[in-house]
Formats: sequence, C-alpha cells, structure tokens
Amino acid sequence: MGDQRFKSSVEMTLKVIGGKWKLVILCHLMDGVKRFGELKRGMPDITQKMLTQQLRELEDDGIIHRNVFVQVPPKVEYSLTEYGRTMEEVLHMLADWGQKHQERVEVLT
Amino acid sequence: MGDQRFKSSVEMTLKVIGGKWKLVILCHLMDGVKRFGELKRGMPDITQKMLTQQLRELEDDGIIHRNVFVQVPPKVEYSLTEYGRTMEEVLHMLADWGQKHQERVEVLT
DNA sequence: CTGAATCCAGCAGGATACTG
DNA sequence: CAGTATCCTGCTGGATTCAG
Repeated sequence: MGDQRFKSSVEMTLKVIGGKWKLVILCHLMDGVKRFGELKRGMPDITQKMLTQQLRELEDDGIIHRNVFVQVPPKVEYSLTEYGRTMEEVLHMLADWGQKHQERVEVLT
Repeated sequence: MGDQRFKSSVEMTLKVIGGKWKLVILCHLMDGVKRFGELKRGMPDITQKMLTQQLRELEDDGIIHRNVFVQVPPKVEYSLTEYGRTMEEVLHMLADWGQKHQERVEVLT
C-alpha cells in the first residue's frame, strides 16, 4: 500500500477534489443542474471569485459541465458530467466517515 | 446531498486527511508499524518539520498512535489506531478513483 | 535518531470594484 | 447575472539551525 503507484493515485484524487470548496460544490451538483447564482446562495461563505475559480478547475478536470446561455441577462448552468458522477460513491464514503468522526469527537468531549 | 449535514460531514473528513502529506503518511502506516526514520525515507520530499507536524495532527485526531521508547538513541514508532484503520477503505476508494483518473488523463493527451 | 524552534517565501484564498 | 481584474492577507509549508 505504501508503494509508489498507490500513493500517487491517492494524491491524484486529492489534487482534483482537494480544493477548499470542491467537495462542497460537488455535493450541490449531485442534486442536479444548478445555476451559478443557486450555487452561490447555497454556499454563502464562498466568494464569487473562488466559486468561479473552483468551477473552472473542476471543468478542466472533466468533472463538471458548463452550459452558457447566450442571452441577457446571462445564464450559466453547471452540471456533473457522466465522469463526474463517478465521484458520487467517493463522496458518500467521505461523508460517512466524516459523520462517524463527528460523532466520535462529540463523545470524546 | 447538498444539505448541510452532508456537506459538513464531507468537510470534516477533508479536514482530517486534507493535509498535504496526510494521505501519503497513512498509506505507509497501512503497511504496519513504522519508525520516524522509515517514514522519512519513504517520503524523500517531505521535510522533518512537516512530517512531525502532520504526524502530530493525525495523532490528535486519534488516527495514529505514537509509541516513544525512552532510550538512547531515541526511537519512536508510529502505527494506526484501530480507529485509524477505518480510513483504509476510504483510502482504497480514493486510490481507485485516482488511478482511473490517471488513465483517463493519459488517454486524453 | 527524533524533534523543537526560527525564520521566511509562495500561493491559496479573500475583499473590493468594475463590466458585458 | 455571471463573471473579470486587482490588490492584499494569512497560512501552509520549506530551509535551517539547535537540542536531548
């Protein structure tokens, strides 16, 4: 398990989803197509800049799709690509572990 | 899935394993008990400071156990706690996804 | 051998203002 | 509405030195 192949695979994943907001964004998009403003409202603490930036990176990695409607006012929809949906089980596992960890922390204090 | 509980669970997990070296360290410890020097040799790019720091954080989160042998020269062994071993399946899933992603990237270029 | 203590650089990320 | 464009801050992480 400590072999190079395994380690770099794990690091690879973290590079894709390791951004401060990436996972949270993915959580939202798992629920379906979302407009920029919807995402922003769902994450009050993220700045516009960061949201845009992280969305771009996810797009570059092929995780999400960006659909621009050429109209006024502008409208941009974000959705998971088929590939992006392969993150779903990963996300669930991370959430499961995190929840158990949360409970554990609460018990210990 | 975009609900608050789910999101914060995911974030919780990332806080525990999101450090730059945490996952790599865990990979090594999955193989069994390791001394500080062994870990260092297995990760030539990490600095002493970072290794110590990240090990402390993992220890504080109850993921790993630190066993100090009071002797000269010093000897310190690190191992996963039982709790830490619950990260194993998470790690495997991250590695699986990362490997597939790696292959995908190679195909696309 | 393991690790504490400094000092420091780089960059991720935040605040704000402006635009098609 | 959905972005750019700046500017700036803070913290993560790196280099180096000292210590038990």
